[in-house]
Amino acid sequence: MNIEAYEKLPLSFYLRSNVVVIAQDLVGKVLFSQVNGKLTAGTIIETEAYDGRRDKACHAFGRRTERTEVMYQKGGRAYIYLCYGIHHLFNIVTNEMGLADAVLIRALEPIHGEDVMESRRDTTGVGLSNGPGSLSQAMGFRREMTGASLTGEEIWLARDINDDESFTIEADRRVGVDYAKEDAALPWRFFIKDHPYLSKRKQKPWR
DNA sequence: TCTAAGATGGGT
DNA sequence: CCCATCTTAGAA
Repeated sequence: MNIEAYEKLPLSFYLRSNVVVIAQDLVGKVLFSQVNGKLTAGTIIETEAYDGRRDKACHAFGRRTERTEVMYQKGGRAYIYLCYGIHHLFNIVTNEMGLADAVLIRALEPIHGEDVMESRRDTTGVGLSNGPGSLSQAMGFRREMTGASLTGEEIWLARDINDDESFTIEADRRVGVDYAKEDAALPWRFFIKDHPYLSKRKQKPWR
């Protein structure tokens, strides 16, 4: 990989006020990690926006607790939490201090360190990173990394200076947030149309 | 204290 | 459909 071809996203990218716009902008960007000296990277294929002020699906909605505190901090840091007692899910905190927004990364296409990802995941192919829990394991993310700066040396994002981003982005409802009632219908999931690394949706048995 | 539910993934 | 696995938030 030619590291010269990537330009790290500046802090200002994360401090913008509209988390839905940021979630769209993140599709096609590249997520890097350097964990235990191992460099891994992947192109972001699928994201979801969570708005702490008007969205019942957001963990920070109506609550400021030990777990959600990082989302209330200034944007540009990681929020990684344990889901179902098993999976570490990676989120990007956005917006200014006090405004608790975040973007969940749901799928990546690996572009560097596939061998490292395979050893962490014990599988190959799309299963390496076609879901939020899978990609976090492939990248070496753990819940203890919550608060890590995304402009630092352990986890960061960049744009490929040679990529014209000529893909088609689709929007649809978010996955697994039915508990948020009417907010579950918000079209705040963004993804590259027909991409092989998209997370799999559990098909409804009656359709 | 107690406990239901959860931004999933892998298997049957 | 079933289950692993354990934290978290809210109730009692």
